[in-house]
Amino acid sequence: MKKLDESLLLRLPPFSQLSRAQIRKILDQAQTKRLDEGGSFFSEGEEATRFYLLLDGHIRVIKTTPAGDQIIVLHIAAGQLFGIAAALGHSLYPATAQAAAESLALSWPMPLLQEFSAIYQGFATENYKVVGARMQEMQSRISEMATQQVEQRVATALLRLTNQAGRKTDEGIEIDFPITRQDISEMTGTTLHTVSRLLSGWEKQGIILSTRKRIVIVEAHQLVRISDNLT
DNA sequence: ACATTAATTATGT
DNA sequence: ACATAATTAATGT
Repeated sequence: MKKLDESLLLRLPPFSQLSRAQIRKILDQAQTKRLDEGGSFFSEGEEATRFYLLLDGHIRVIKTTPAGDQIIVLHIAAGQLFGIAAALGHSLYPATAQAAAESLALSWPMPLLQEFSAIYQGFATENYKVVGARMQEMQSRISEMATQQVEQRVATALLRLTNQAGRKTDEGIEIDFPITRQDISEMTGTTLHTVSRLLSGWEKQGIILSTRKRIVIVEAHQLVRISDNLT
């Protein structure tokens, strides 16, 4: 196991107020795990033994409905903790954490989550903020499903993705991990066909650019218009 | 307004 | 050459 640089954590919200010595101690208890695209850090229903911090890459959090279809609940960007929702309730992971791109994460035994919160000031509050924000996001998406139409939903989904994983290019803002139409359909509760039609339509209008597993938003304001519009 | 089915084409290893 | 992704049209609820 190689040495990890303390400056890695220093900039991240959960650790930003900690001293170098404190971070060193935390790092020494961490395990690193690297996954290729498609690999899982943990799966829904497993015993929640560890919590994670994503250093690089992107994670999609997947739930499987009783009917058997997959739903992408949310995405995790680098620098965020995940696998911590279970700590505030049950002992099983509520969802699967799958690498949307090659990803690198640190992990600690679950008991340390409480320990860190108790010892290091600011750690707990930061985590509650993160969990709270995610709960809100999930809730707002549930109400979206009920109220908005498909076209608006995938527009907002794209916008959310650019906010969480947007990378500026000369053409526009690219979603910087591989994403298929199937993925987007699982985020928005539609079919890949509908997503495909919408995206190719938008591409013809110059709102987006897309090749396989890659989407660039050219005119975000147009998506905003679609997302909160009455046809 | 959207899903489903199915057939066809494009794209990446 | 093969598997996976994307498009497109036709038909169904």
